[in-house]
Amino acid sequence: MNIGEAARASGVSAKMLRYYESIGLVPQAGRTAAGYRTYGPREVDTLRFIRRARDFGIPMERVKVLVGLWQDKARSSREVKRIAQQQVAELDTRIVELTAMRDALAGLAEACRGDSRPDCPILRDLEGTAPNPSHPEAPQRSSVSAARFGG
Amino acid sequence: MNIGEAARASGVSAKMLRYYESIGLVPQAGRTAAGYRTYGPREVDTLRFIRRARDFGIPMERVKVLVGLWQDKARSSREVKRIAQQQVAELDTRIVELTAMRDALAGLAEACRGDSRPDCPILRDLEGTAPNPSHPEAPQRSSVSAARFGG
DNA sequence: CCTTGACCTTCCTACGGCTGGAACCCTGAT
DNA sequence: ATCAGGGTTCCAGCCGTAGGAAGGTCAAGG
Repeated sequence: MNIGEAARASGVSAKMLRYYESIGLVPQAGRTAAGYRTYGPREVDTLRFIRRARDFGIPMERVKVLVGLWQDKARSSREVKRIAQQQVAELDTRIVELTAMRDALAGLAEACRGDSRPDCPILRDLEGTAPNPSHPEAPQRSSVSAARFGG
Repeated sequence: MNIGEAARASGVSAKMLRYYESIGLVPQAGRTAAGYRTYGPREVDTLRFIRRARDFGIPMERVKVLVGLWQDKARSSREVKRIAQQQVAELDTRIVELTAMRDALAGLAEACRGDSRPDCPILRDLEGTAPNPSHPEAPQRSSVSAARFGG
């Protein structure tokens, strides 16, 4: 199997495949005499595993650990469960943050008439008139959340 | 006000301030004879506006439009509302995706005993045994979601 | 044999939204 | 004169992925 076939079989693009190898997420693939990478069903299984883990929103670093555990037939399930639960907790945090943003923004949008007049509570809120003029130079965190998207 | 003072007053770091200027999100600041950037309360208000918009998870491109609308005293509120609603819709999509991931992963974690034995439904699910061996080379999307985090 | 076209190889670039650092200049106080 | 703590520029990196250029390889057909 060359890289294209492995990509189609695993759902991981050839581009990503080379990338995963470069960062050491998967071991270096074998090579033909001409330098083509070669893959077997074993490698494809690993790649499919990785892709599914990524689909769960599990970051690369954690995926790396999981792949190791997965390949270790004698591992205990304790560690795997711990990682999964940690991931669930982080997803929860993220969901709470996004929901707070959503609700705040939706509330503002609802209060906005949305007609040809300039008055708009959305913009008024975003202006965020300083509530404590005694410390005007102190950075103030948003009423919503300090979390940025790209994090 | 120099850049450091403006940063403290607005909650936007000096680094970001220069960055925002470089990408044209804010106009070029005035300069002293020595080349220092200078800011007034007007600019600080704009920066605070931007920071709050970012806290709502609004991406730069949209923030750029909002800043323009905000500074245009004669704008209609229609456009502002539209942008806010679009943002709410995108947040909703994201929340749904993350929630699906969370629930799927939480379900697996619950089914995992988490003891010293190696058996673990989490890993078994991530393996994702191919259901249609007649087309083994067709990429299969996850049962959860095709969405990646970093988008 | 030669061409075609699909594939492979490497390396470089970009994205968004920052953050950090190097190397240097300016300001205000001691 | 010296020093800390600003400021200035530019350059590089993060993450995970996508796109492309330039060139080597493979299998088929004329």
